[in-house]
Amino acid sequence: MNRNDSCIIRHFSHYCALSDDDKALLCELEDSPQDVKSGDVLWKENDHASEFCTVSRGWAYSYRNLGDGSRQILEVFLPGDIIGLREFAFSQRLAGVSMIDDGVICHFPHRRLLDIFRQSTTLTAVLFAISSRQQSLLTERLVNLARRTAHQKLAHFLYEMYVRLDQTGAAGEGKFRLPLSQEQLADTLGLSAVHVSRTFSAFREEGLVLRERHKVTLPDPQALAQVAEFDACYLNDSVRPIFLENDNAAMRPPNGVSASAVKS
Amino acid sequence: MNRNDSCIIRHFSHYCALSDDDKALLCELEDSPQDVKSGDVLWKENDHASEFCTVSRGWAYSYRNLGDGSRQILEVFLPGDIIGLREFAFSQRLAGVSMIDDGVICHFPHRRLLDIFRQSTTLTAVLFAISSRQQSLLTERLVNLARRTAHQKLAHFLYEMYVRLDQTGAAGEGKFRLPLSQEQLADTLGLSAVHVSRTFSAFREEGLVLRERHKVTLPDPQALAQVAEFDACYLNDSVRPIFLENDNAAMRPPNGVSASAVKS
DNA sequence: GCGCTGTATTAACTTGAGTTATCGGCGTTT
DNA sequence: AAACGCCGATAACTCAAGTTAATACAGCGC
Repeated sequence: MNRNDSCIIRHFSHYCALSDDDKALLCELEDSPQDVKSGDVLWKENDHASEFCTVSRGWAYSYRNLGDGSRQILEVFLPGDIIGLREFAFSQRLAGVSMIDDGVICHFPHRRLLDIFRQSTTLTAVLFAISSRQQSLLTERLVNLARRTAHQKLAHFLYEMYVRLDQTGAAGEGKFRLPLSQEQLADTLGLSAVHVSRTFSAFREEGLVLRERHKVTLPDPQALAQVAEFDACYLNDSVRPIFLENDNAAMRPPNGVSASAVKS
Repeated sequence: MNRNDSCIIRHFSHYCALSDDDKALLCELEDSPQDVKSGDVLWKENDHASEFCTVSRGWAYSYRNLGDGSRQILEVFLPGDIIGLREFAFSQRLAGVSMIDDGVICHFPHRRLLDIFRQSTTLTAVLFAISSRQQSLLTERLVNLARRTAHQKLAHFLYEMYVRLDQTGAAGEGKFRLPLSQEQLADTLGLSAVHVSRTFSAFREEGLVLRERHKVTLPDPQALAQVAEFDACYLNDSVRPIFLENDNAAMRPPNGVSASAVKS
């Protein structure tokens, strides 16, 4: 994997500057890329867990199947994301993972994380930061699922995807590609597919969201953020420089990509 | 803080054996204990974040206030838990934290975590494991909130608390103390307080749960687990020995406390 | 062209949980 | 012991979202 088009290095670099040694360590996480097709299952719940994956291309999601046949999608992974961090403490998978899209996935064993812990405090801190950021995405989704209406849930999800894609340059001008079906959206938002359709229809009439096939257009992203009571704090993902051993300028303001926030 | 009654050391020891150096490092996290009263706010959303807390005694919870005046409780912390891990990557608090109970709290700065990263791979791995375990609790709550009925939500929460308390010896024979009000339960489960009351009444009639004041009795814990479709995988919290540098017996089965699982 | 399958739309009906309101019990204060 | 406030129980009513079902439409293989 070429150091300059490694998604992982790009992703880690959002958090802080990396030394060449650090980059070399990270590169090893993108050995053995594997082509995968839309719908492919990377692993199922309760499978033995001994490796992580990085997404090089394509989208993936993690999910839980429930007793009554329904399904809950937990996370949506984009290129550069690490899958399976949550299972570090477990020997079994707690959630299945499946591809939304065709893509490229790289595997690396849990052990490799220990090597990183031993060899680079900087990367350890960044990994910890990435893990806490994933957790904050989860927390935000939890609040969303527990306390908001269907309109707000969908608005929030769409705006969150818009911001995340915008941070990686994959969205612009209120337009982006969203390869999820309405059923997958429903499973993400804890709604029925029928109600997702109804909600899209309502948004279309209000001129808030236009969706055709897998293209979404937000004529007025800020208006959508208002509906969702969106507060982008949880997406601001720079590690404060004070944490990094080779950085003496304590409390220098972060210079990473910052999401445009709408405070409610 | 005496090494033998440190909650933190007890908590970390669940994951793996610790060297004396490791214990000394951990002890420093329980400097400066502070007495706190029920209802005390440790911090609010958007406060500046630069320290973690450990709970020595008492219960605490993290919460988010929403635009419409409602509130979502995210996590319930018990003695031995670390509060604020999620905010490692952020300079602001993403959630408020407040005491349920009178208790004792110890503060330590974010920096201290970096010291640990530098000085002990074992503790780094355990911290990572603790963080992933917290995340798995959150995930489970998310599934619960998104996809289950009020009966299942409450049953699941009660049974989860029962297992967690049992692991620390604070529950036995299907009885435990639950210092949360019905309103706090409602805010945890994304329900109204009225409906929590209704659900308790139903459980009482079915003989599933008896609650008076802050004492809960589960006449038949397994029956409750059935109702909740409870799968205790996510609570089994031993770090597999393969991860620990000073452990050569790879794949030795974990010997930690294990929750009695009910597979659906 | 045809039929197949998966995906989306819309309508009619049902239901689980929210809302509002009233009332009783218990603990605390004065 | 009277007064207050908090918490919990129950009932009546409302409403958001689920369910079922009918229909449409696109992509795909043949």
